[in-house]
Amino acid sequence: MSSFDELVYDYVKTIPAGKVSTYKLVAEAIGHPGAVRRVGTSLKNNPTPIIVPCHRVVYSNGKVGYYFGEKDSQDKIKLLSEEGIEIKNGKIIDFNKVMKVDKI
DNA sequence: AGCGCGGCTTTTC
DNA sequence: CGAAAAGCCGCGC
Repeated sequence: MSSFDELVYDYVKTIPAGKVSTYKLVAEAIGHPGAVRRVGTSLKNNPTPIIVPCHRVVYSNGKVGYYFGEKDSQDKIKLLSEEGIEIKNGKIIDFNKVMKVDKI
């Protein structure tokens, strides 16, 4: 219980619609500040893509990053834009909405 | 017990 | 501003 992946899913599940977080923040929030790479891997292993809004997790530099093994996935971009996050050239514009997620 | 891998991050040119 | 390289962490085999 409470394995790395579990922590990641648990945290990402708390990300509200219209908001977005970064892999790094997630890693820090779950208590593994340096395992940011691992976070991505966990999200890839995401057993419940619907429950775990892995599309609300993006790069720290504003890039949307990957989604289902696809970089700059239009699905991810579309989903985010539908939720209120504007993306341009695969980069997030509303960085104000980013990193505004409360810690778990 | 050891090695490689991955939806990242940050710095520098 | 855009691209490239190196560093890091936990998990699986």
